[in-house]
Amino acid sequence: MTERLQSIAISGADALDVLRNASLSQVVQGEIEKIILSGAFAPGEKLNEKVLADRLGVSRGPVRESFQALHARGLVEMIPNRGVFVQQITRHDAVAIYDVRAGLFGTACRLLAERITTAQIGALKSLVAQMDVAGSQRDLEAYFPLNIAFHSAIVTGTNNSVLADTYFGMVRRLHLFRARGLVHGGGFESSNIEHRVILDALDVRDPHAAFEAGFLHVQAGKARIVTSGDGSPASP
Amino acid sequence: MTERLQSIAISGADALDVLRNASLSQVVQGEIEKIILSGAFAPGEKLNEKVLADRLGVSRGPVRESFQALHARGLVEMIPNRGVFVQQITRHDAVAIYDVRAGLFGTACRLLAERITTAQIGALKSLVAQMDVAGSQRDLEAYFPLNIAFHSAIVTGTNNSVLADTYFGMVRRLHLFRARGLVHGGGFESSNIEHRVILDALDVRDPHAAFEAGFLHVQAGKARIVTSGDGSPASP
DNA sequence: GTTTTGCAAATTGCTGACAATATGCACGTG
DNA sequence: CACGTGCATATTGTCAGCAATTTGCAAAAC
Repeated sequence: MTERLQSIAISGADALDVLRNASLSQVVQGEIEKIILSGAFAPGEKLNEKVLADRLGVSRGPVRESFQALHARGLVEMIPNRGVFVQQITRHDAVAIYDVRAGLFGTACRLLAERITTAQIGALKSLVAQMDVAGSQRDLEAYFPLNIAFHSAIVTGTNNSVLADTYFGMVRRLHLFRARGLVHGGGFESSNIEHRVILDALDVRDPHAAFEAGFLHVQAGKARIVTSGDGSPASP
Repeated sequence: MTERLQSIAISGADALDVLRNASLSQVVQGEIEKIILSGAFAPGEKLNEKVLADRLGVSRGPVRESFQALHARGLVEMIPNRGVFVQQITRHDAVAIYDVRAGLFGTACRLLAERITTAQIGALKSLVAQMDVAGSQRDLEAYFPLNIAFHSAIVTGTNNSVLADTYFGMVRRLHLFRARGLVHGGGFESSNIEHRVILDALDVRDPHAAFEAGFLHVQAGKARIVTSGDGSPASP
């Protein structure tokens, strides 16, 4: 058992404690997910059961179980008797996912507008202010985590875990598209203006305006990928 | 192989063709899902691997794989070393799911408003008219499938499979709550009035009004379950 | 030269068996 | 009589192995 845990600890340090609360399949699933989202496997690439099992130091059983979960989450594609492949996200798919993400984020804004506390408003204001600074300095490294924190604060602030899980699931799936390098950081100057519109709607607790602002903000992000490359692997 | 297929054909007739395109795990998953949603297993009830495997005529492997997929879809709960249980939906959970469903349905209405064809509008008008008839006759048996068709037409009409899958996933999860018999058909008179509001917004292709109408329509459905019983198994 | 055929290797799908953990119950103890 | 202890049973978690399918490649046929 000790040797197995060691071999699992390829990418995690606290694997020992993890296994007390999660089955090996769950750990394996997390590892494979990390590998996929890290971009180590390109979309459309095949995931060999045995290779993954050996790499993680487990047998094929847990790996196969993980595949089912990852498939249900839209991260891999399964073809009977052929194998499992990293889900390919076409531009059409990305647009569809973006639309859902926009609807979910708008919904989060709307729900939050009805229950937001002054403390939450303050936290969001702080984030927007920090993004203003990072934006004026063209500091993408600083802007990115703040941007994520802003969105996360809104989504998790609704206290609706189903909404949060679904939303982050869409974000994860979009990572498969981002892995192609089509989503660049461009346009983050206008992005914070939109953040302010959202914040204003939340500040006055206007659900209607909050949805609209949140929805359009994500749609603006979608517009960027739509106008960029076609998402195909290097057309000649 | 023949005997296995026969034993699978417990609830399905065309299992032979199915196995050509789907793995045994997928078939087993569908069967277990049917069993769960049929209410044969109560929420919170344990799903014994061996019992299910024997019942479906397969070994535990495919059953365990199915559990992972069902867990990812929010239909079962998994506790390490303890087992798998039918997901329990508290009233709080149901409210959360309803809010997400409302957001998704509103989003579907909004997206559809921008691209709806006259043929689609005609089909929706027909459904609303039929529901008017069924409603005036208090014919719940006729009203229900029409109601589902109306919602499905809107959601699938967006041509966004991600949106549709996510929406129907929420509906499925709500079935776990419905199984307790808390959602009664009451209020279906006002329901069709709301349908008409949605239809009007789609007819004039007003995305803003369409979202609002769709969102509030589902929220009205949520209000019914909130005001009904508390969702606990028989309080004394 | 291109296509088709046939075999060998690799891979998937599934099953049965073994180790680890949890459960239930009888028993003893305070 | 309540409560904890220890063992037998049941169940879960994982693994190794076998059948079925696919894949890759070489040889033959056109």
